[in-house]
Amino acid sequence: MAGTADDTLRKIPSHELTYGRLRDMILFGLLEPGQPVTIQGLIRDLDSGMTPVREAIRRLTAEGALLPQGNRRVAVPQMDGSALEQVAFARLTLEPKLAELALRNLTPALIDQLDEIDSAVDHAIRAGDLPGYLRSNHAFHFALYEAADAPILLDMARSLWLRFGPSLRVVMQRGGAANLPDRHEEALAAMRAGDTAALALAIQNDIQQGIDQIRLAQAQGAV
Amino acid sequence: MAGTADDTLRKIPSHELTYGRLRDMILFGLLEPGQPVTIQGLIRDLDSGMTPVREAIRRLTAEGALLPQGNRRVAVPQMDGSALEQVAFARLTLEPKLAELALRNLTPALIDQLDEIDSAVDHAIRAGDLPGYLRSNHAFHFALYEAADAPILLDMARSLWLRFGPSLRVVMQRGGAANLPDRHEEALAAMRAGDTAALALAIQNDIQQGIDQIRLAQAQGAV
DNA sequence: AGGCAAGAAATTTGATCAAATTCACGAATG
DNA sequence: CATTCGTGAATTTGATCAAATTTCTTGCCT
Repeated sequence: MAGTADDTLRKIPSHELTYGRLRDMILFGLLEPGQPVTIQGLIRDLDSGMTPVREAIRRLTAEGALLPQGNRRVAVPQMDGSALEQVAFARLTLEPKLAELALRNLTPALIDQLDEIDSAVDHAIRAGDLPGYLRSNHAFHFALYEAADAPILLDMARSLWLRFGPSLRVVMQRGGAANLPDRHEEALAAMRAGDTAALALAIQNDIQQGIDQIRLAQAQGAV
Repeated sequence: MAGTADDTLRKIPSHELTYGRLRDMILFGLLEPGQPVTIQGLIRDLDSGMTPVREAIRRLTAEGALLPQGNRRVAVPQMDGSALEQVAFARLTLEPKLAELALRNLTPALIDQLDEIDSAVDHAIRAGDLPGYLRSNHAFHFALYEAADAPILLDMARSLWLRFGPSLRVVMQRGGAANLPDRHEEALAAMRAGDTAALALAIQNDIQQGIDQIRLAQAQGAV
């Protein structure tokens, strides 16, 4: 048995799979805010059992991705102005810090990999492929943040993106693939130059641009 | 129907109770870092069923209070130097902000209430009552933070205190109730004066003092 | 007589428990 | 030293109970 590459080949337990699927649905704006999330419904939709679904819901509730209604149900939270402010503050503090920490550990190979992901982002923007953009944009940020080797801050960032996810729906509905945030070129240049301050600024701008998009959409009708 | 005071009288579900009990055990340093937390053990210790225990564990894992080992077990995480740095950075950013936000909503009655809690803190310190100190100190901070009306930042602060909890054990073992962090007088004065900057600074100092305690204990033997 | 509202039955959904299955670890054995 | 087997815990399923929402009925008022 010279090949137990256990890291990836180990059988993933059902509750992990279920969690991952539900998380991605929230993360990429597939669930409407306010829409109730029922256990029975998820058992059908995700083709899973009761216990795995319950645990996925509990985890995501603890992460702020779901909000308990008074009556033992949960729903995707609505993002109001106050919530957006809080998320903005936390993201603008945490993520530039993660980028700074990551810079110390970046290898040329990793930078090339990030460059590749950014190409996918560009391609998705030009093609008007919103879901593709969301996925590759997420991949870019977290490939960078994971290099920071700071699991606690990383968890916090993940939680914030989960809270942010449902809001992306408004952007998607407004269609325009134009002026989607993409300061990744600046970020990549800063990485290659080893310029900490420039990298933090690029990430900060990228985040700010995304926040502004949501704020704009919020100010107009689409809650 | 003049009597359904439902807000407080509603029966609390078992999984909530179980979660609360386990959370407090971690929060106040009753569980040793590295110590495995088993489902069966908690069913016995907390006198609960399997489902509630599972859900409590999942929630606390999502909050960073428990760490999954590779083998479908969880344990109270060890706090190394890197983890302490991350928690320190996040706490020093978030909690002064929460205090600032709270200041706008503080009523004289609430300040008096905080003053009362602080008396309990002082009393516990003078009496060398560590568990009492931990509980009232926690109560002081979160009574303040809750006034901020910022549930997202509040959740993040809660999670950070949970990650911090196990480290308190080292402080407790070193016995000295002296130089425990208590900059609450400064904070209360700032609240009464409505001085935002002074309040943020007082909270920041209070946190820094606590972090330094742990860092000191870490530098010496007691992991 | 028609419409509205309060209340009761029925259905849907969540919470909890108990049993069966799968998996990881350690001891015993070759 | 490698392999097998046993033990105990975690995972998962199914069943049962309790709560809440919906629907339907019934009685009252206009």
